[in-house]
Amino acid sequence: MPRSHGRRATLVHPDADEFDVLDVLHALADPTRMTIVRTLRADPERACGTFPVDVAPSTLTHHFRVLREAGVIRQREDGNRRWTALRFEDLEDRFPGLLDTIVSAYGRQTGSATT
Amino acid sequence: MPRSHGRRATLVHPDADEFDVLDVLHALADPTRMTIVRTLRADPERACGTFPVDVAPSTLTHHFRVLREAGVIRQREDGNRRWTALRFEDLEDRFPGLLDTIVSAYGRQTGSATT
DNA sequence: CCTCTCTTTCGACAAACATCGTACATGGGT
DNA sequence: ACCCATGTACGATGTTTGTCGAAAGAGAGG
Repeated sequence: MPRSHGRRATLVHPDADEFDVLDVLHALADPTRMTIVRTLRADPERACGTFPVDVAPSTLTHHFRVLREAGVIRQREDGNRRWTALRFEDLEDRFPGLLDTIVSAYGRQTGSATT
Repeated sequence: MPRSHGRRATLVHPDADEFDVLDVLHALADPTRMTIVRTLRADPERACGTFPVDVAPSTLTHHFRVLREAGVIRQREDGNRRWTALRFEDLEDRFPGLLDTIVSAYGRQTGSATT
């Protein structure tokens, strides 16, 4: 059976000038994804499995895709692992102050110091 | 038939210290609701039917409820009309800079000057 | 080659969501 | 009293979403 697409599906990352702020807001309006982003705001890059979230691996993959397609994160392959990083510069370029304002609003709400 | 609840259902508005930033983001991650908010950012208060959106009246009521329950807008009765205003001070108090950063990001994206 | 770990894809499911049409309530005019 | 304008509530519908488990791919190491 012609399984045309190998598993390494060449991760799709939108260009910075294609970002849609509504997609970014939607991507961030979820506790699991917000945790991912906050974790990345502290660490520059992490392997997929090392995030302090409590969902099944396949669910995590789903959340990464939402974030990636909104332009919030970038993922790259390294052997068996997939590394995830914030696209902070790109976001800052297109929507200045947006990410930090949102992240620090969440930090204020939860009482944690993230800024 | 005991139709216990009169139509005037005493509009529910959360206190500012109950705002959830995830709810606010979700409320704003919709084009219709974003249009409502941007319109209110320019005008202090408007009647429900005067927003430049293209949805059915009942759909509009739904969007107002989402915004209201997230703490983004306040609504008050006046005779037959319902007036809608941004809860800008309350939002600013709880999540400094959040609303304007988001609204101006959207403005930047659509090319309109909203800041 | 075989196995173990990491991560993805697929299929399924229930819950939430945006949308609408219809019916109804309220209040202002005539 | 009647009608019209404004806006809501309800019920229905189709779509999106978050979640999972099972199966499988890819690389590392024995």
